[in-house]
Amino acid sequence: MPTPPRAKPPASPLPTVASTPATPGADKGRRRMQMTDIARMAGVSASTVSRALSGSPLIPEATRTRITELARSLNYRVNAGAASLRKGDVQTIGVVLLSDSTQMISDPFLLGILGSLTDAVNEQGMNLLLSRLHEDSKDRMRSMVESGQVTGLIVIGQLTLHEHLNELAHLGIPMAVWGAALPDASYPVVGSDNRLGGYLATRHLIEQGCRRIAFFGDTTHPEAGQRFQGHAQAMEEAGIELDPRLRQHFLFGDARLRESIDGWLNQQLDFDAIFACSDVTAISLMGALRERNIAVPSQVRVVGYDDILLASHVHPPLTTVRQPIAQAGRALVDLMFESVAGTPRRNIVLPTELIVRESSV
Amino acid sequence: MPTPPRAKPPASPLPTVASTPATPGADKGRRRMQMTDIARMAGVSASTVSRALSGSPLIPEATRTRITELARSLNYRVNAGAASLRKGDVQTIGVVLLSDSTQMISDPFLLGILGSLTDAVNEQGMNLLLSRLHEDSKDRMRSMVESGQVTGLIVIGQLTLHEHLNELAHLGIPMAVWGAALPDASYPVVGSDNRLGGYLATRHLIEQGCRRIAFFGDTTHPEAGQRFQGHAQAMEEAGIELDPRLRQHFLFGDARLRESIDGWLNQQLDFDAIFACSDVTAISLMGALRERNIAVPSQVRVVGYDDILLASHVHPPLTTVRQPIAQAGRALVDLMFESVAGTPRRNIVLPTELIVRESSV
DNA sequence: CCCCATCATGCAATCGATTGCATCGATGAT
DNA sequence: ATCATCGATGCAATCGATTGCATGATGGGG
Repeated sequence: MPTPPRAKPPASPLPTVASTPATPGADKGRRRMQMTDIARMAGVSASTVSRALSGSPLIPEATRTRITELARSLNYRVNAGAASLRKGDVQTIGVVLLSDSTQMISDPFLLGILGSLTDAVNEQGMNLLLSRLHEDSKDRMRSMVESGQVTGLIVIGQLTLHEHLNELAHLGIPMAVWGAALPDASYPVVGSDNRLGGYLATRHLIEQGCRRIAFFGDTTHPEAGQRFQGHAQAMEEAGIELDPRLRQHFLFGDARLRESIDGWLNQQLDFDAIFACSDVTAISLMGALRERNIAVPSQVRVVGYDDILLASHVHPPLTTVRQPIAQAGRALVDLMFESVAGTPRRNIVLPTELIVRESSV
Repeated sequence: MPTPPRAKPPASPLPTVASTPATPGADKGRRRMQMTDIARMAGVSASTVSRALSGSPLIPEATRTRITELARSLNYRVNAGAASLRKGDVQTIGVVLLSDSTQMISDPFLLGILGSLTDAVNEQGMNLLLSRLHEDSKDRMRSMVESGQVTGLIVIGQLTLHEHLNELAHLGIPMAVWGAALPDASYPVVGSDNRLGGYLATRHLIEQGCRRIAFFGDTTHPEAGQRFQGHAQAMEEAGIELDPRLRQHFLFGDARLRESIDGWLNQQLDFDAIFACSDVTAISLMGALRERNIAVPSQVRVVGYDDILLASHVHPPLTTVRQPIAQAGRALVDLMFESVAGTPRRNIVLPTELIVRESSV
């Protein structure tokens, strides 16, 4: 016997244990039921069981229900791995959370997208394989697909990986990315209209009479970059000069976020409004302002981005640019499937709107 | 030929395409490399390739590196599914997010645990299969394991599923659960010391001179239930009677959270402090209080639970009971493996401390 | 009453890798 | 020079399911 015998029981048909729904704890070491067992007990071949369970029209109704019942009563489930090996397709989508450092992911918005994705993927009857990678892990992403673990990838956190993602796309790795659509992207992108979002936020602040509007966001990230463009456009339309000192980089979800904010505030620059590229930053900022007895919105108006749950709950409620999280998951999954199918690449721009609350009026 | 021929190329050895790292886009339809291909090109058998790639001592160093190099240069990866089918073990852990309704998960704390889990699982070189289920899906959890998709389960959001989880444990499903350790639990649990947390929070408020302390939390959930016990104990020790009107249920992450809070506040009850079972509730509450011009902490002191990132950033910074998210993932994974190994069941209680900030002093 | 179409089911190859045992050649001891 | 030994590698079975084709049974038409 070439392979280690795995305690295969003698071919005695019809194990005495017919169905033990009420005997918990007693079946620890029992060998896992497999298709041939069901076949034997039903008096048919494995082929028939396979066909019956997968609803093939070759099997008459009566037989099918008999087998299905039997399988259920024995709590049999087809081995997913074996099936997908033979069928040559995987029912799993890889989701990659990209993060700057080894630091934990903490932005509720990104995690919210993940939640939305989970629902969308499950809805398709597929599974979601989650992993968190760092900037340099193009190879890991590639091998997830090429080792047949997943059908394709959904990437959250475009960051500065644009080039790597392009390479992967050229290799024919099916994927979809949450982020900003860059002009030379070869991969499909889902995101809000960042430029519009930045524009709306800034124009709104200008309409409130603000002139010295600070921009908080890391413009090396495509999303923040486009938001800045919108910001700059609104400023230009209003004939306001951009002051580089009012443009500050804070990383999304940086644990030392508050420190950086305090550092900036300590410069005592002259400003009457702030547009922050994430609600977490904005909320944190409002905390810092209150500590210094700077009133929001009367002295400084604040606008955030994302519209996370807490944005409407803090005081004053935060004006923000809403990104419709709930739609994000579905959109990403759709594009991923199109990418698998080889449909021409397209992007999805989610509706982007300014939610005006008290922090800015 | 019994099975649909899958465009297998003629057995011509050494395909001309040796290594095309710089030829993106040109290889769309190429058949996926497999072990026998590598074997043929290396002039050895598949057995040798398999052994070389898995680092078996049977293969001499020289051969191993030769084969490894070749495989890498061709970007070959072993098919994970086939390998785990043959080896009979899966490198995947199932993570289940349980949620009350079909509503999206939004509590940053729970999502944070998920992040922590992702890291812990990846650290072990395993994969994480994520799915979101509703209360009734005991069966789905069972079949994830029994269909061989995952080695075991990690469950986030114990909710009111205690009985179901017990059944699964009795069936021998390896798992670990984030939540509260109930006396008759047959499954391993990781969580903070909820009773202690509730006690510390309440005692602290009493020490600040509060007498009429409201408790916000759904005590049908084991975690909140134990926190309430701690709360009650502290009250009793101080000789303060519990007022049932000061005990209010709000669901974690309920989208209508703010509404419920407003409804409660509208009752104009007499209270001088609030202990909320989640930071999101606490922060939301502080927003509502400020809107009514009730000052925190001078008129009402507030303590939360979780210590999410924003807790320290809002104003006033929130006093809260810290649950060490970063340790949670590792602990859950550890217990899951013990559950697989059949080690006697144990729980892990994470260090639980009160972080005093300005909202309560 | 016979033949052939139709339906139900089984056989055996196959997915891509892993691994116990067999084999073959080289080396060292006698 | 001979044989035992050891190291390197290959053969073929196996993991658990799927599926093209073959086969056997059934029934209707001529």
